[in-house]
This record gives sequence, structure tokens and C-alpha cells, in this order.
Amino acid sequence: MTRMHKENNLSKNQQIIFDLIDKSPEPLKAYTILYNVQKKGINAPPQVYRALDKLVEIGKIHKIESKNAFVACKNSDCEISKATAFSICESCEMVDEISDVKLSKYLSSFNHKKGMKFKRFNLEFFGLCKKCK
Amino acid sequence: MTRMHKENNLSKNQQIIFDLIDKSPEPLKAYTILYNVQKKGINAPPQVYRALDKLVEIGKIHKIESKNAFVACKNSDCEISKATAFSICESCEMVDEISDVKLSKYLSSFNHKKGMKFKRFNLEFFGLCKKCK
DNA sequence: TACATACTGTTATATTATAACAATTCTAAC
DNA sequence: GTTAGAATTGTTATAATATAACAGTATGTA
Ligand SMILES: [Zn+2]
Ligand SMILES: [Zn+2]
Ligand SMILES: [Zn+2]
Ligand SMILES: [Zn+2]
Repeated sequence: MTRMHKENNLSKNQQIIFDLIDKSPEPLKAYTILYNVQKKGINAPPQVYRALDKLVEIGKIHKIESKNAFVACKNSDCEISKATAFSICESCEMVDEISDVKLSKYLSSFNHKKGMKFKRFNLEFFGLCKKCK
Repeated sequence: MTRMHKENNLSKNQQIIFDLIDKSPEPLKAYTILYNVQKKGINAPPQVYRALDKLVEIGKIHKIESKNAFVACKNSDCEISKATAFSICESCEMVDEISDVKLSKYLSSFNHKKGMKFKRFNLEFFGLCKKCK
């Protein structure tokens, strides 16, 4: 008798997977997530990927494309994942979501010369974090 | 008796694969590349991935992270792939490299509050191109 | 209740990428 | 030209990431 977690609109699997990602200090990969939720009855890749897809869609998590890994959204601002920016340490792999209103506004209003109107962007910065440099 | 193509520093496999990507109007995936160069004697994934890695490293091509696909660099500016920006149509999958000096300068000089100094960035914009909207 | 929609469970498979190792070719220095 | 190191190549196998397809269950609304 699985019950939806209506208080926040997440289903059972979505909530389990979101909680795991949200608690993690670093981005999690899909199969790492799978191994960690098997004790909770989530047994197969499609269950993980479906929850991830939905969580990305509603903006609760973001995918770090260069790492095929997922982080919880730390910004109430970046609604439904339309404007994401991350700083990524090339040494320790730390990922931090950038919340910079000026940057976000600058990019959101950027228009391509060739007449394309953008609906969404993703920006990934790479360097060395404080600890690693 | 394979001979290096010293005129541009690319090895035989690198040149074959670069030429294919450079001629393509759209981003190419690694296995699409593989199928297309088998007639030229490149038979296995590692041969393709090694050439791709090198071409990315020297800035002749870029990887579109959100698509796991590769495009030739159209900018003489973005040396050794340190500052890349693309516009991607979500309908027809067209990808265009953005060459905008102001954007590039703005992002290159952007510094994270948390004390991280960036060496590189990749920006991907999504929307509908002229044809598709 | 009955229906539509979203979510779940499951098996199999497709796609993307790398490990490991032996051989060859290139470059620069001797 | 010989030699040694670095880069590149060829090859087999396998790892890692992601989706197709289908049957079943739960939920919200009428
Ligand atoms: Zn966010
Ligand atoms: Zn670090
Ligand atoms: Zn470029
Ligand atoms: Zn289009």
C-alpha cells in the first residue's frame, strides 16, 4: 500500500532518491544511487533513471553533464532547472551550485545573433577549489 | 608506413576523424564516427576515443556534453577549449558554436564568491532555432 | 464505481567509454 | 644512422551509463 508523499509532491521512489542526493556532499552517479537504495527496494536502473528524470524536470535536482552525476538544487531561484551554473574542482571533484543573480540575469537575457531565443542554459566552470589550489 | 601529417600536427587517425567531424553539419557521436571510419581502417572504439580526446585537448573539436557528441571548432578564438559556448535547438538538434567576445570576456573574468579561480568553462544554451520556432 | 494519469517492477538490451597490453611510428639527441 | 623516449596505433575484452518494452499498481477525479 504505497502512499504518495503529497506534502511535497514526490512519490516514494522519488523521495528516497532525492533524500539520498540531498544528503550527499558530492554529486552522485545513477549506479551509485542504485547501489545505495537497493536496501529500500529499488532494484533496477529504470527505477532510478525515472526518478532522476522527474526530479530534474521539477528542478529538485540538476544533472552535472560533464560528470554524468546529480546534485540537489540549493537555490530556490533556479526554478524548474532553466538557468543552472556550477563550479567544479578538477582536482577533488567538488561541485558547487552558483547562485549569482547578475550572472543569471546576464545569461537569461543573452540572445544569439542568429535569431535563436533561449529558454534554458547550463553553465559549468572548471578550476581548482580553495583547498586544492 | 604510416606517416604523420605534420603540416597540422595531426596523426593519421586524428586527421581522418577530424575531417569527418569538420565536414558534418551536425554533432557526431563516437559510435557514429566509428561506423563511418571503418572503411579507413579504424576498427575499434579506443581508436576513436583516443583521437577524440586528443582533438578536444588541442581545441580542434569540442564535446557537447548534453549530447555526448562532437563538433569541430569554428572559432579561432577559443584556444585549447578553455571557453566554449553553444546554442542547441531542442527540436532539430542543431548545434551552433557561439562566438561572442563580450560573453566570453564576461565569463572568463567571472569569479566565484567562494574563492575559486576558474580556468575553463562550458556553456550550453537551449531553445528553438529560427527554422523550428 | 469507473476512468485517466502517474508511478512501479522487471527483464532485456542499447549506448557510451575505458582497461590492458603488444606493436609500431615519430622525434630529437647522440 | 643509431638509439631511446614519447606518442600513436591495433586489438580484445569489459565497464559504465542509459533506455525499450511490457505488465501491473496506486492515485486523483468524477
Ligand atoms: Zn538549482
Ligand atoms: Zn578541490
Ligand atoms: Zn571553438
Ligand atoms: Zn531547430
